[in-house]
Amino acid sequence: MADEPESPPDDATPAGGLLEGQLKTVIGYQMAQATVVVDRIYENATGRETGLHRIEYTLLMLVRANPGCTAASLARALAVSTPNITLWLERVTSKGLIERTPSASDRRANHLRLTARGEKVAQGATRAIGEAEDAVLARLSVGERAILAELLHKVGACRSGLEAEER
Amino acid sequence: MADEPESPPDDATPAGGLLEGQLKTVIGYQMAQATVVVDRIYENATGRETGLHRIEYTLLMLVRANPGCTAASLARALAVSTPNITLWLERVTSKGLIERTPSASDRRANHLRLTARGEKVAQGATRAIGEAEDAVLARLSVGERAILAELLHKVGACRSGLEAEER
DNA sequence: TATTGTTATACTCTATAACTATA
DNA sequence: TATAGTTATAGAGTATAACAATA
Repeated sequence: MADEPESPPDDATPAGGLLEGQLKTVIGYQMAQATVVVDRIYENATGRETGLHRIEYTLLMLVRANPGCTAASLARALAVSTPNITLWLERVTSKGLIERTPSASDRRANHLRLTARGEKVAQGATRAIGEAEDAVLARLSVGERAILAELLHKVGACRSGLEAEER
Repeated sequence: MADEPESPPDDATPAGGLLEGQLKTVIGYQMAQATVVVDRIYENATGRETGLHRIEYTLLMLVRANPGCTAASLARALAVSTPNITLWLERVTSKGLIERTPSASDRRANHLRLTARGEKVAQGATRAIGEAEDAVLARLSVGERAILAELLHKVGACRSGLEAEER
């Protein structure tokens, strides 16, 4: 086997041209690079077509899995400020995808639910995203993608430890 | 073993309180949640102390691994616009961490290199980040973290396919 | 014609502060 | 006192457009 000067080194930067060096093992850096790809997958798969921001899609899906949840719980889940959630919810409700109903037990709070249209949009987007991830992330086997999701989930779960530390 | 009603379900949102539902297997969502943790690790480990933005740190490390590289190559590597790179390079050069020297062969371009101080800062930050990732991501074994970095690298490498598709 | 790099500009997202209403 | 939600406001980061110099 002669060496192949044309094939990029395995610590090359995604766009090629540069080497990653020590960054190869820095999770934060690899995450940022992977995010570039994954964000584009979202945009190509459904974002551009539906005009739905990544965050709006996530809101739909979280409300779908947690019917009756409140704005405050979504802000905590996504680690964003409450004025920010107010803004995003305003957008998805004005699009007729989520509806707010006043809570009977707590008159400050609103319960959130998908509308029929929101349900349809959420389903369609999820299918499109899944297909696009399948297609673009073809370098990863189905098993590898499952492991990746699992490991990322574990990383996300480390948030509790961090928040304890910061308190 | 009786069931434990207090332990959160395994598809709970990182902050608890909500369920992820179908998002459990959406790589893009899991990535965003993991990013929350990893960004905070960076801030706590070195960002706050050094006043160095995540991107500035990345620039230092890429220039370190690729002495003499140009602004344009960094913009491509990070998938950001050239005016944006100009801004970030202005910051790190004004801090005395990176120096620009005019190219002899191409009078439009500048070659970038770490200063002695930049080298020291890059080293210190990398060590601190590594230790913090070790500490906070303790739910993942050393092996799991290595696999995670590897899989994220593979995802990043899928960018070439995407860019071909968009062309 | 294409590329390197910069300046000018505007937009999007985000947070903090301040507030109302309710618990 | 603390929490749910909103409005007002400002800051940070990003991109596009337009340009100059060079290839």
